[in-house]
Amino acid sequence: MGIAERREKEKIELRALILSAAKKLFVIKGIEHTTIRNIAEAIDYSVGTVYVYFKDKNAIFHALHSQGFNELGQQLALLMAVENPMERVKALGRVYINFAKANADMYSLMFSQPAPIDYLEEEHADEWKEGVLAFNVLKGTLAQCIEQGYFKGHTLEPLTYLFWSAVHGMCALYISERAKGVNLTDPDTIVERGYEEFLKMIGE
Amino acid sequence: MGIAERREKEKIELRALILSAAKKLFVIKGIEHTTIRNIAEAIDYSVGTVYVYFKDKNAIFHALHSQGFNELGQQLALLMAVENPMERVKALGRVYINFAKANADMYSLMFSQPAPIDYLEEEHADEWKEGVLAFNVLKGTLAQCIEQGYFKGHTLEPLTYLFWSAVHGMCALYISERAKGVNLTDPDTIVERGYEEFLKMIGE
DNA sequence: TTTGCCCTCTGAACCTTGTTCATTAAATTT
DNA sequence: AAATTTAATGAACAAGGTTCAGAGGGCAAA
Repeated sequence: MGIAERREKEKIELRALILSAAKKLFVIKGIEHTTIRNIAEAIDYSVGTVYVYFKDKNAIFHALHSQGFNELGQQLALLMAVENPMERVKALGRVYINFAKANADMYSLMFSQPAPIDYLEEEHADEWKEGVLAFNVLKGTLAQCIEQGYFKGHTLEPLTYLFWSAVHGMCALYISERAKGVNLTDPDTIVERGYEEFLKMIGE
Repeated sequence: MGIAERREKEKIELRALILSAAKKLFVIKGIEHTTIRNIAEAIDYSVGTVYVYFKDKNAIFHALHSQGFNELGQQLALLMAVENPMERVKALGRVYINFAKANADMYSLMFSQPAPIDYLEEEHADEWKEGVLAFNVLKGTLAQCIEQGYFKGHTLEPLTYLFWSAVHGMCALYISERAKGVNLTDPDTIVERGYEEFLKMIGE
């Protein structure tokens, strides 16, 4: 059955084409200002076709969202090879920051863009699983650090939350460009420099 | 000239009425899902009237945005009464967190909602001044801490950025409900507990 | 009191955008 | 060749943002 397979492949390709066009437009114009017609035009298909492949605009956002988490998750997973847990946490932060800066658009899609109403409800739990996974990787690593005698007097869960929040906060402010308004000496490297301060605090 | 004054007062009041209705709706339904018609109905005026008082939907967002920063700014300003700079930074964080949690809607309006396109441009510099002010208050306080011998080996600017980011990050994740998905023991107090961890790190 | 001006408020109408669905057209199967 | 299945189309609808010509009411001058 080669024909059915070819058709299947074509469908997958068109779906991917729609996603990549949507992503590009979301980045340039923002999600709100990207219309389905924009996307359709960009790939020379009709509006209706987009709806053949995605239930609605939400579903497109949704797909990109998952895609982003998978990418980040993969990058973080690589770090499990680092033996020393303390080195690993430090690296986790760096990788996270690099990802956020290199995929600013994707990052704000993942964390800053308010999730469209309906999708927070139903299967939300399922969708967010990649995020939970990342959180647990961090938590596990910090637990190992504590076992090894680091972070004396700290409590695991809130510590994990703090760690994630600090890194996320720096990335979010950087990406939203709020950082620029504040007149920093070198806005472009502020995240890295901020992170160094954090490591300094942690540093035994 | 009592008549002109009364008219002026009425205008100011109607403007405020529109704003309060808009805020209420933004909170309940989200900005995107609040329509000008919703706002008009809520205050028993016609759609057109809203446009008499505000150029467009953006302008409403804009006005609320400024309002939020003023409120937060005022609360933070009160803390300048605290003599000890180390106590003051700690308090700044607490007040900030309280504000964010008590005005979750407003807070996400201020920081998470992507600023509508056009307004990032032109007079943006002017608008963000309240934010800059808050940042500088924190920076000044931290500078005093350093003078008094705290934060040895740290650099002022990135330290300030880190501090703000950590607190902001925790608030943002909390408000966006991402925190809930992660299955924390007690999601409601996670921000406070995370902040305690941060203070522990800072604490000499 | 009457006249005319000035404001505020009105809501029908227009445009854009998300979404649907009956129809077309092409490919595959019989 | 005919029938069937499937993908793609785009006109049409609903809903929301925005505009604007005009209604209506108060106020001052006549």
